[in-house]
Amino acid sequence: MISNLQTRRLQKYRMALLRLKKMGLKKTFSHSLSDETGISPELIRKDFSILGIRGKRRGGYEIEGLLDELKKLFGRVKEQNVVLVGLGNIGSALVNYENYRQSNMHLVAAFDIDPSKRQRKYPVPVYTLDNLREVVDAFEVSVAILAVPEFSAQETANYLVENGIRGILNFAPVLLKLPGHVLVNNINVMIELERLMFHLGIRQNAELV
Amino acid sequence: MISNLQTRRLQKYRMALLRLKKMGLKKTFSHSLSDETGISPELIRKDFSILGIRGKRRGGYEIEGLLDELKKLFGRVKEQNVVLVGLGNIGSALVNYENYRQSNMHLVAAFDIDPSKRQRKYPVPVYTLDNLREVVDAFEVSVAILAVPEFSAQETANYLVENGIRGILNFAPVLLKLPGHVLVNNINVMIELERLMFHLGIRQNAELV
DNA sequence: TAGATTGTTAATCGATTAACAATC
DNA sequence: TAGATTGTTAATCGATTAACAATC
Repeated sequence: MISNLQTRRLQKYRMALLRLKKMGLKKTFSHSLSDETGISPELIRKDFSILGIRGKRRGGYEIEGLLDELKKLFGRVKEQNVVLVGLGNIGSALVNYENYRQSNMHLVAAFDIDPSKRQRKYPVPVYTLDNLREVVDAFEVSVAILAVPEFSAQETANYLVENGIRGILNFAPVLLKLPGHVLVNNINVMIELERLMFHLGIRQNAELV
Repeated sequence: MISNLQTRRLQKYRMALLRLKKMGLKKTFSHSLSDETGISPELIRKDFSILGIRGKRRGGYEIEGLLDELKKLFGRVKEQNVVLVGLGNIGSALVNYENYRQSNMHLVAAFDIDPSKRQRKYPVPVYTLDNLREVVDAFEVSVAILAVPEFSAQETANYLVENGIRGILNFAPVLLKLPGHVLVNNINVMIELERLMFHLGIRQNAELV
């Protein structure tokens, strides 16, 4: 059983390891990874140990081996298809994003209620939501990126779930209420900025920190 | 002392409360907020209790009062100015974002190495990074949104810190190494999608969940 | 009053750190 | 060998839940 906290750490390790690999290194140590990630060496060793990843006493860990193990966890066998819903500011940015491939994902379609969006040149086909089911079935999509305005987010999310979506990356500033089997991951720029300022002590009641 | 976990919960309460207020409600109960947020009623009461927020036994909590207390924590006395660095896909989306005001923030300027970006019509002035210090000083900026490409993210972040930035909302897929006093908050779409898929069980070793 | 809800204390659970033996 | 590093067990710390008295 891997907790959400541990998952986040594993993702950090992977980013750090990819960087070290790119720098030409072949092996690394728990304290080096600690430098890279800010996670304590003990916790790093414990995480690896739980996953059954062995290092060499005195010799550290092989970067390639670690990456293989992490890939077994995060890398999917099949390329996973995702869809994007909402072509406003953020949606348009995400449709032009080029990093899907390297995470073994593929953005197969975008959706918008405004049919005029179909005119513009986007790197993926654009439909209205009427075609969602079709696309979900054809491409076995289970994850959607939701980037519609606040007022229509809940309604659109319901519609996504009704049509087979099980995971939503939600950019709308709304707490979505959905059936328990649906996983939602919120990305909210304002909330992140607010928390950053809060922890910087930029506020009235500084003594509460 | 308020932990990061607790801060996140408080932000969720605020979102839920704003929604309930908009629906015309005047008071609420720990179990209603639990329905909205997915956080247990006991923990909600404990959080409020720690902040010194009192409800009425049997009568619940006043929404307006709760929002006032949360505003004392998250709402800043002065409007906080932020800057945006990098006008690529995501940067361009964020510069057109309209939600800063309602979080009592103000995006005062954007920066890009490419001077041709200055031509385009953006709602804020666009400079090259040479002007950063000037803007930081003039507008007392301590937080920056970093949306530059991966390869220049570390270098740009260093430059931001050298010029007075203490908090960075980082959209580049890089683990930034910065002095301890600098706070970094990462937003990485691919990482979030990967974790979503991981927890949905979309992977090879399903038995490890 | 009876019932519902808060608020607090104690108990539990989970995550991290400390300590240190194993060993390369 | 001596020194460095892993890997594991025990200890600590922190967060959440359970229990229940207080009280509206």
